[in-house]
Amino acid sequence: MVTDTRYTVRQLASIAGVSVRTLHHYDAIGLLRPPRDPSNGYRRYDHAALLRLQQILFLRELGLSLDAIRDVLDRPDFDLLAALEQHREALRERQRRLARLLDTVERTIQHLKGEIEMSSHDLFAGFSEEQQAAYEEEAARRWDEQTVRESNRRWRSYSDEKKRAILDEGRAIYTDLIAAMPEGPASPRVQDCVRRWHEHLRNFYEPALEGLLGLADLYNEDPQFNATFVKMHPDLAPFMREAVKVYVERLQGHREP
Amino acid sequence: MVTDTRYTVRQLASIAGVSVRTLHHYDAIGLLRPPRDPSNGYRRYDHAALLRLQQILFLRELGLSLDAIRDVLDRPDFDLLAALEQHREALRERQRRLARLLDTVERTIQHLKGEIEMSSHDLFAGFSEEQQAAYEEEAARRWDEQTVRESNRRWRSYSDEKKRAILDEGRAIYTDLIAAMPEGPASPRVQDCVRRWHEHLRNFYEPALEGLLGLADLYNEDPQFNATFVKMHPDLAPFMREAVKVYVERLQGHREP
DNA sequence: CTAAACCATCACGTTACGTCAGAGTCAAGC
DNA sequence: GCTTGACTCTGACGTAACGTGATGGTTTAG
Repeated sequence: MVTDTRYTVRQLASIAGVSVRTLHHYDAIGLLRPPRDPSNGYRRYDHAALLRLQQILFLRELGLSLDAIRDVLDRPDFDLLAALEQHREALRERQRRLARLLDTVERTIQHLKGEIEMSSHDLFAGFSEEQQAAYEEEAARRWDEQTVRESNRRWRSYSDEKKRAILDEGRAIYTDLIAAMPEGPASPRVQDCVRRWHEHLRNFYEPALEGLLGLADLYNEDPQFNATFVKMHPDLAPFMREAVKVYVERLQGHREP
Repeated sequence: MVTDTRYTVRQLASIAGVSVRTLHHYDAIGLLRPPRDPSNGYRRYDHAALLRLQQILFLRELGLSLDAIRDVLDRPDFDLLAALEQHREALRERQRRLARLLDTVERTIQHLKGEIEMSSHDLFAGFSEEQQAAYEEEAARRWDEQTVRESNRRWRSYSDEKKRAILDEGRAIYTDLIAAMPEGPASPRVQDCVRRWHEHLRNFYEPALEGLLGLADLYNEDPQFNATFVKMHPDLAPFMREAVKVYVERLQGHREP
């Protein structure tokens, strides 16, 4: 009395929780080749095939490619451990990359939210007016209403006179900053400009210290912002990053010496 | 005097640090379509194209698909923030998944290292002898030499008599365990078996408490191990997981009440 | 004027299958 | 014996974002 359970494709597929197509595929690439019924060409899987399939799925869960899985299962020297160790490194690298990505995305989101104001008031030179109008309208509708409303309220609370003054001040800061560039990012004149820039931002929202760094980064990384800065001066964006870095470090030094 | 710098594909490609093929591709999918020179059909990129390309690459860096990038750039309602927030969630999910994967891989590696011994002595029922021999030979060559040598030294230090006794004890433990299963995983009889199992493992290496849990998991997850356990009793592997969990919790309770 | 370098358009390869399409096969009910 | 529905088979195309030639026309430096 021999145990000779045989499964059809569909049976094995439902047992293992994969699609029939997947089994066809594994057959086609030589990963799991069942014998055929000579009379009709049907695939007949046996219990050993089920076990092998489970191994395949286990290794696939670990993220190995089907090629690698075939090597692992078919080579008698069974390089599983080495393969896994190599794979672990790849996973770690992907994780590091993901972390960096998330960080950048996160910062971009934060500053995009802050810069609903920023881009429209501080940096509107980079956008056409129609773009600007549509942009703002959409923004007010879509984004976290409290934040936006708070932020907009502050801006709207200013008189037209003051609005104009603020925008003029913004332009003046960048003009002065460019003029002071030859003296170096840590020079008193430049640092005074950065201080004014920091004050200036508070007309729109309350920036955190680290936020300043991220913002300066964004000026360099985001082509839209970067284009605006390049128009003013080709080296302005990287220069600001340096200057803001010095500025923030000094302020943090004061808070926790 | 108009600034009308024009770039050929190769020029733009080298400026932006992408391949010519990539620009062809972006043209083909309508992401970046430059006007053509009517005389020869060459692509002529202008400065605006360069800026747009930089935007594309920035968003690509964030992991957005080219489809999504096209939507972001071509729709005037500029859904970038919403897209990024959605994308952030996807990234977080991928990160969670990666973390789980790494965890499993890590545990598998650890136990595979421990189970160079385990699988050959404790669980060799699941392997053919030739497989076993090749496996061990490879293992000794490939894996961290100190660990393996230490581990092997311990095993070799035993007399043949003791070796046989250890293997017999291993089989006896599982037999007793299966017999005690009806009394439940927390029952004294079962817990005594687990204690014996724990002792038994120390014949091969020095297992950490958490390692026991991972090992019991592996008995369930890895089809090779699982197959061995199913042969002994279909419910043995999941049952052991429960029993080991109780065992470890009680021991930890003693150490830090 | 020629050869190198550059341009163009197909078009197939990559991963791990999904998704039809067309045709043969099997078991069951009438 | 025949129809019907469920199942099987083998192609073959589609996916994302290009890489990698193949083939042929164009520009440019010497």
